[in-house]
Amino acid sequence: MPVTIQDVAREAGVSVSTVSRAFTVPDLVKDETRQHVLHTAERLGYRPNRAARGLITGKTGNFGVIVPDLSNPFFPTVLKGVQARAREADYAVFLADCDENATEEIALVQAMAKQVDGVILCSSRMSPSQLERVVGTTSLVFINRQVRDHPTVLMGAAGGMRQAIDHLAALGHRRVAFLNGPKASWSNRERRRGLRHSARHDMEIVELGPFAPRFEAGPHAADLAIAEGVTAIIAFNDLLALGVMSRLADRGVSVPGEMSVVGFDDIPMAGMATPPLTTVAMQNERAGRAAVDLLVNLLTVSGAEAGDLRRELDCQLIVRASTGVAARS
Amino acid sequence: MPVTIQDVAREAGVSVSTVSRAFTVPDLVKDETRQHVLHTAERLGYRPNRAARGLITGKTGNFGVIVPDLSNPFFPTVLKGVQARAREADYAVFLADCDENATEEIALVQAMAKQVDGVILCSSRMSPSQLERVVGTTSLVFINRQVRDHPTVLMGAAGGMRQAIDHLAALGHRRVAFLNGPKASWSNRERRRGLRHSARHDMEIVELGPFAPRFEAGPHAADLAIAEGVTAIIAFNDLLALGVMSRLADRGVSVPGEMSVVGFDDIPMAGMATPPLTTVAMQNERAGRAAVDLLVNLLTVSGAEAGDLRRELDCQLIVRASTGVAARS
DNA sequence: ACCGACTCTGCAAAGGATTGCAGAGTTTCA
DNA sequence: TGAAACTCTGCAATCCTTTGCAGAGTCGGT
Repeated sequence: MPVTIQDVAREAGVSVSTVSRAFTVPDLVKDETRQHVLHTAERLGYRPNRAARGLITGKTGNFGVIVPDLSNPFFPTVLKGVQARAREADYAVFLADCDENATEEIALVQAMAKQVDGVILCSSRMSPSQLERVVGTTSLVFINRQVRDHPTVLMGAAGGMRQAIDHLAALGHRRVAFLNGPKASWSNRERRRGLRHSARHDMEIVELGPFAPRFEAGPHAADLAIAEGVTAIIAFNDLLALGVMSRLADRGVSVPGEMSVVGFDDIPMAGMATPPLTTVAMQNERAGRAAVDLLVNLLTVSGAEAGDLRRELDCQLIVRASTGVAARS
Repeated sequence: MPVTIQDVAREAGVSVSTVSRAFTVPDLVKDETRQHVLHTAERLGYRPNRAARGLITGKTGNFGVIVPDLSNPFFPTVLKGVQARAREADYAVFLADCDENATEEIALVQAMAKQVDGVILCSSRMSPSQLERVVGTTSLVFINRQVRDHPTVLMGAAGGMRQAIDHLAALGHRRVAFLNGPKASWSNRERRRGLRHSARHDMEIVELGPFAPRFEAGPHAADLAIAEGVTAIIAFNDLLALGVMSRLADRGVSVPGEMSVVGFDDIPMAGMATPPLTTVAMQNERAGRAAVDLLVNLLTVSGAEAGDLRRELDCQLIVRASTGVAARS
């Protein structure tokens, strides 16, 4: 039932080679013929079978993207970027969710390997030794994870952290808590790095945690921060910050009156919280697009010239209502 | 470099047919031989090339799923269910986001058609006439959209609506606003249907809208509802409800003291709002899984027996802190 | 001892596309 | 006018699997 290249060839009165070339190497076929072929193909509704094409070219025209958890609002946005850019570059994308599970992640890469030209690993949970098991099975691009010799897009947080610190300092905060995320995560290291670089003599930083980067961890973190007597809290991410705010509300601590709160990520719900959360916005969608660019580049480049292996996106503090002038102690 | 069936055959000292059969029709090959083949394949790290297999079987082992907008928090959860169930059934899934654009949606289905066995359309934005253009190009399963002769999983809202109404009635509310979502949406019709079925003589319903099902539409809706003098609001979805609550807070209307608010969907941020939102929880992940089941069924069944074409999931009111006893008027 | 029924295996033909090679025309230039 | 150089097209091999068909053994039964 599906129309093949043969059908088009017969209908157009040419050989299959000509039809094939009309699509893939247009300048090899006479203008007139090409027009005719293309027109016939259009009329018949022909679309090349990518599997068959892949069989001979070795390229599938697909790639995969693996995320740790779709229900974490951070990932769908980068996925959206990946998806959009992939479509522009005429690739289709396989999606997989590894449920925060590194073993599953390996299995997914291996399962995908044969049907994709490459895969994008988003905040990979794999240990270095686990990574070695998948390196080489297919082309890999990482998001928010640095791996030797592999293209990476990083969402730098240092700039945003500095902005956050300066913002709080300007509001008169002198003692601020930072709530750590998962110790192993690249993102957390990156945020801490930003913290160190933004050190000021007029501000004391109290590090707490690590905490799970989730809403549920917020209350515990909030209690610790209150006990530390800080006037502002910078949370590893928005989810955690939201949990903190929820607890503060329960304990009758007004935000930003008595406590200012800053998050990271600018997930959609950050702007919808009460009060709307001041946060550092990442360029998730851009990151997704950049990852695709890196992958396409990796695939098309001769291999001799490596191209750029690393793209770093900066971020931006978005001041909303959860931060205000420091409370008098 | 990748290991093919030939390599395994040579290494195992058998023909390719035997290797193939060892995988696909195990009982046709002698136990001993099969073990040997399987073992050799394992040792060599052989994984069948699905493209080549698909070429001859006509099945790709993939399917697609198209969602209107990944940044709408409703969809990632159903995507998660799709993804998980697909993996269990040994299918890989292509993801596409049509950006709420029906034309794009058509193009995506057509582009996917050749490389999938079927596609799942999630809250399809296509008009009936547009739908006809894609019907037949591949097997289709719908989520939250009814299409003649096509398998569908519906997240019924009638039950949840009745629970919401009864809940509000029990709290003494006598005049309640319903904020309509998009008029064309199946979900909105479904919610209104629930509304009619739950009609009570002791409660008056004021219908407002339609409104865009987004946070930004909330303030406008809230103002209208206040003007109507209702004591409770049922919003088309959580996003809208959250926007309403935000406006109520700005206007100094206490929730639930002066106004109760109910949403639909139970998106993650519903529980994190202040106050946490009372809402009707849909079984998104289950819906995703069900859609895959329907599709697999559609693909494997002889065609003679249609199997069930329709799966309806019920929903559940989750009472949180945004609803309370009606204010004395 | 022979025949039919079984079990297992291999040969070879698909399946839909791409591509090296060669042939048929056409043009250029001496 | 003839040869060389181009331009365009078609033939046929190839990619990796699956599968219909047939052949080679084995076994049981008569």
